[in-house]
Parts: sequence; C-alpha cells; structure tokens
Amino acid sequence: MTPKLTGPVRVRFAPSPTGYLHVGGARTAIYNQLLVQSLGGAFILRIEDTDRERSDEAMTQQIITAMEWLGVSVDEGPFLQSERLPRHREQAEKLLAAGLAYRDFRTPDEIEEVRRRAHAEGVTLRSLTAEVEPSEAERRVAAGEPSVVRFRMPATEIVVHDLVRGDVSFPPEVHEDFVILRADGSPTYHLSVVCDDIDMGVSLVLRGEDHLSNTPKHIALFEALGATLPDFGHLPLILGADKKRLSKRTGATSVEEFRDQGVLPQALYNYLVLLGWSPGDDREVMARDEIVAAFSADRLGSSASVFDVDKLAWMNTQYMVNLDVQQFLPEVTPFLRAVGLEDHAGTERMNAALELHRVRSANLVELAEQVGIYFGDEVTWDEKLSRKYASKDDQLVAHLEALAQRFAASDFSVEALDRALRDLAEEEELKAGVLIHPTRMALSGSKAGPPLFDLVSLMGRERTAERLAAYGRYLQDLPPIVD
RNA sequence: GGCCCCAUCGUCUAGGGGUCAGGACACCGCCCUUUCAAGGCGGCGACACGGGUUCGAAUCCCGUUGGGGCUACCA
Repeated sequence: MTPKLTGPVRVRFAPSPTGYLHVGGARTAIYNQLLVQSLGGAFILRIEDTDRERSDEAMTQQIITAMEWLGVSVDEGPFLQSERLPRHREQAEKLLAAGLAYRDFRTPDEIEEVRRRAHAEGVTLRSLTAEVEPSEAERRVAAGEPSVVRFRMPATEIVVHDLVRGDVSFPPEVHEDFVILRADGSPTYHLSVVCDDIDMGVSLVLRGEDHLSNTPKHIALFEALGATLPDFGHLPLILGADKKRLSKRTGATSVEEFRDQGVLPQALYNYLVLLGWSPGDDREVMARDEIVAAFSADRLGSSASVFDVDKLAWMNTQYMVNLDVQQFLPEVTPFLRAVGLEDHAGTERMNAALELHRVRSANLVELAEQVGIYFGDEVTWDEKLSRKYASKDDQLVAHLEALAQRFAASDFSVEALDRALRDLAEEEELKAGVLIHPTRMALSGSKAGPPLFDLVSLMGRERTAERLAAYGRYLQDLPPIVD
C-alpha cells in the first residue's frame, strides 16, 4: 500500500555539488519544503560531495545561494557528506563484522569480464558473485591484497511503497551485491545516503525518479543497519523540448541561468511547482501561501513533463505586472546596472518607467533595455519607417516643430499633452496618428511602446524638445531615394 | 540485452467506469486601442495502438509501440 503521509516529516534535499542548481533539483527541493510547510517537520540540506574530484566549496555555496534566491530556505544544514565519511566506514565495518557484507578481491578487469558475460547471457550479476571465506579474506587483507566490500543483497522480493507511484516491486534475481567500500576504503554513494538518512532521522525520502531503481538497495541497507524505513517518493524527471532529459543543449537548465535571463524568483517557483503538481482546480498563478495551503503529496504527478520556456515567460510577465514595483526592484537592479542605469534605480522616474514598461516585457533583461530610452542620450531612428511617416504628411517637419512648441507651452501632464497634439491635428486637418507615430519614433526610436502621452510626460520637457528637434533635422536630411 | 517507471490537445494539466473530455501556455480571429503589450471574447486542437472486463471504458486488466530511468570501486 502507498503510505499515507502524516506530519510532521523530516525530509531532505541532497544535491551533489555540480556548480549550479538544476531546475529538476530545485523542484525537488521546493516539493520537499512544501511538505514541511504543510505538514510540519524539518527540511534538511545535505551536500553529497563524496566524489571529491567534483566537489568544491564554491559549488556548494552556489547551490545555497540559488535556493535562497528561489525562496527555498532550509531548516537544518547544509551538512557535508564528505565530513561524515568516517561514520560511513564505521557502519560498513559493522556490516562486514555481522556477515551482512563481504570482501571481494576480484580486480576491476575481472568484474568487467563477469559483467560482460552476464550481459551477453541476459543474466543478472548476483548469481555470479564470488565470495571467499572470512578467514581467508582476513589473511588476504593482512597480506595487503586490495579488495572492496560488497553488501549482500537479500534474495527476496523487495517492494517500494512509493508515494507517487504506488507499489513497485523488484524480483530477487535483480538484486546485485553492490560495493559499499571502495578499495581505498572510501564509502560509496548508496552507503553514505542511507547512513546519513538514518542519522539525520529522515522520515521521507522524496527525490528524482532516477533513484527509483536504487531504492531496493537502500531499503536493504536500512534493514541491515537496523533502522526503520522512511517513506519514499520518486518524482518524474523534467524533459527538454526534445523530450529528452533536460540538458544544456536544449537551453537553460539551471536556476542561475533563468535568474540571469531576467526571470523573477516568484515566477520560476510558481512555474516549477506546476510542473508535476496541480491544485486540482484551475488556479495557476498562485501566491506562495496559497500554494502551501493547497499542496499535498497525493496530487503529485507521475509522468515526466517537458519544460516549456514560453509558459515560463508568460508566468514571469504575470509576476512582473502584478507585483509592486518596489517588490521586484532588488531583482531589476542588477539588470539596470548591466545597461548602465544603476544610478537611477529606486528613483521616482525609474519607478514610473518600470511601471510603464513591465507589462510589455517578458523578462527583466527586456525591461531594463526598454527603460533606457528615458535616461540615455542615444536614440536611433528607423529610416524606412521615417520615410513612411513623412509620406503621410508633407508638412511633417513643420508640424513636429509646432507640436514641440505646444508641448513646451503645456504643463506636461498626460492630459495636456494629449490635448495639445489633438488640437494641432484638428487645426491642421490631420489624423492624430499622423503626428503620434513620428513623435513616438522621435522620442523612443521605436514604433511600439507605451501610450504616447505617458511616454512624452515621462520623457520630460528637455529631452522631448531635444529629440523632436533632432528628429526634424534628421527627416530633413534624409537622402533622396535613388532607384 | 535485463530490470523498473511513464503514456489525455504541440506543451503543462483536470478528469480514476456514464463529462458536449475542462483549464492554462503557444497559435489564429475579433473586441479594446495612437502603436506594442496587457486584458476580454471566440476558434483550432488530445484520451498512442490492439485486445479483453463491463449494459457502458480516457478511466480497470493484458499485450504492443513509444519515451525515460537504472544496470559503476559516479552521485
């Protein structure tokens, strides 16, 4: 039977330090924390850094930073698995002494040969394992002969009562005696995980599906070490657009990359939560506390999902539009800095600009770029469009000049600017658009953007006058078209 | 190869024996509108296939196909 989850729970997130936080891992962390938030308990962070060559303090720090950015805080840890190696070795010795593990003196080459043969025959390795008498083993160890310690898997069916998949059973023949201590005496992953989960009192192991096949090993170890079994749950993997495991070839894979692409943490969090879980109704954009309140493990999906960057972008816009500008100011600031606008961050003018443009951007990179028009000195105009505007009104330059004067005479409120332009258009018997479009081009260098009078008002007297005048000169100097 | 998992619109999903198979992203159209967005309204679009079980299967069972995972002295 699938276990029924009751709180409090002790859960953990146990990434290996690879240098970034993978979105799949991030989602696992989110679900784990959500469980604690709805059931009570503790969320533990443990860095699986036993593979020393791949480990590095900075990588660990990066994972923590990324989690903090995402808003996933930890109750206990980070614990470094590498610091617990002596404890793991000790447990291995215990298993060895109890006869639950044994020494294997075969060389890697020999093992490979055995494996090759087993593979060819479609047979599992377990029937091919070779044990030696304990006394002989001792003698050979004393003689300095290298060996590994293998855990003896029970010859019984092992069933994983999986929280998201129901019962998954593994027949006796597939259990292979696996190495728990390498020839150099270092513990392997399976041993370390189980030892740590026991010592840390983990009551539920919620992790990626890639560990499902390893779970029988872990269950056997828990039992051999005399520990009560935690509950298990295995989350489906996240796929790329090519339906393959999400990888760098198909796009961004890490939390840090999305952050750098200008995705708000709230948006990424919300998007990730929905990738494999749903509240059961039609809600999608959900506040944090709403998610916590709605979350339950039995609504976790069991099939892999494709990461959809378009939907993420949509989600991001939702958050950019609905959050107070103040709330995401800390997030935009680095992007403003990147385009040299750092000094304006937090000013009233900048806030107004962000307010005006956030609904028009899919991410903070775009937003920072757009907002530059109010602060920089450079505008570049599109020649083809400019010609088109000029062709609609042969007096355009004069009209823009008149418009500039009327703007200057107004109080620069949105209403006054609006009236100024429309009055002029009416007097000159022009459609408003004939003036509006070139004015937009003059000021922003773009044919699209926020409502014109908001744009002009925010642009300010000085800049408006300058750009209108400069654009007039530009129009006048446009080289004639030669066919 | 062996073992295990998975399978509803292109994508994320709801639905777990009787539904016009619902919602969201994307796409298309219309409305709003000075433009671009946002928003509103509408459209396109799915139960992988084959067998059972049943009065009745998207839903339960088996098989096939497809995808994924594991199969290390990596984690």
